[in-house]
Amino acid sequence: MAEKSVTLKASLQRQLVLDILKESEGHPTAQTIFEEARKRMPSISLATVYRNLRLLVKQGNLIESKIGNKPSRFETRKNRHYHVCCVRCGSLEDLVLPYQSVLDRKVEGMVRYQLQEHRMEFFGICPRCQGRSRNSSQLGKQKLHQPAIPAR
Amino acid sequence: MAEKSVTLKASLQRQLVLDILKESEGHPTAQTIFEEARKRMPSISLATVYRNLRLLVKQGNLIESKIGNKPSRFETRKNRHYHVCCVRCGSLEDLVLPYQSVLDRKVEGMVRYQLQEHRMEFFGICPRCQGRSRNSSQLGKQKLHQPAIPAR
DNA sequence: CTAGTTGCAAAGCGTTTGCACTACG
DNA sequence: CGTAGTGCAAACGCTTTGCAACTAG
Repeated sequence: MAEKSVTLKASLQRQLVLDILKESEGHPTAQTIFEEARKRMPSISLATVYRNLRLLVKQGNLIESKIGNKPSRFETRKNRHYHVCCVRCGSLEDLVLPYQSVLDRKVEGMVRYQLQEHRMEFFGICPRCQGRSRNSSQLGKQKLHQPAIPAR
Repeated sequence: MAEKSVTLKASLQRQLVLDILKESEGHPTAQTIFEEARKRMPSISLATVYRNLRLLVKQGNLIESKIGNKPSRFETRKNRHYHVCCVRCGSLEDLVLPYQSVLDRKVEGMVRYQLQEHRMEFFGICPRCQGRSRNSSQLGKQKLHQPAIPAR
């Protein structure tokens, strides 16, 4: 629902991508969505998933969150919200902290930008990763370089 | 100054990268830094610039901001601050809005993460781009797909 | 000496695109 | 029917890496 402005035919693969996102609890990547999609439609291609994700984002049906050099994560558009991101394992979770429109107003008063919105991510160590000792990452190979918050 | 925890020898190229960042007004990309660096040391390689940037970020001397699929932008570590990003041209600017530590405390109360910090970027149209009509991007080719904030 | 560093070229990864074909409206 | 959408494979942009030759400590 809510197709507008753009053309947008209703292809099976587009619907499939959307369905998967709607069912999904978390914030899957294109790759993850692709893997799920091909279970139900083996012929679907990764390119198609990417194309549809991009369209759906452009339309406003989805929101895309890219943290550092990790692959983008997608979710269906709900109310504006923020995310917490684990600097160890990269997992992403929604926060219930309400959108701070005050901040938009403040910033509007300090720059000449035509402000649209802001995005905010909190970084920390998730409960699961807190268990593991400081240095043992989940998969042996942790390269949290970019997204890692300044280590001091 | 402030070498610690890691090994870190003082190579000329590392110093050069750091110097360039210190002199820089804006938020240069690795490529831009590389171009400036090779003016002063023609033999320096892009890989070295990337390697040093990564190290310096890991140490905490630099902070790295990646918005969407655009190349990372770097700056020397100052006080914590936020950025405004133009959704048309991608330019990035510092904001003087003080770090909202209240938010960290709030979030700490709502999740079991070991919180470190948050990052926030404001999106809008910069003064320069406001001049240009809605659809004429600065270089003919605007593909603001990922970083573009949901268009509605 | 020897572990960190460099330049080069090649590889890697996520994402996009050109093309010929298919299918929605 | 015409145009948007698809699958495939190749290309892309940014970043990383293997390697052999250095170099700072």
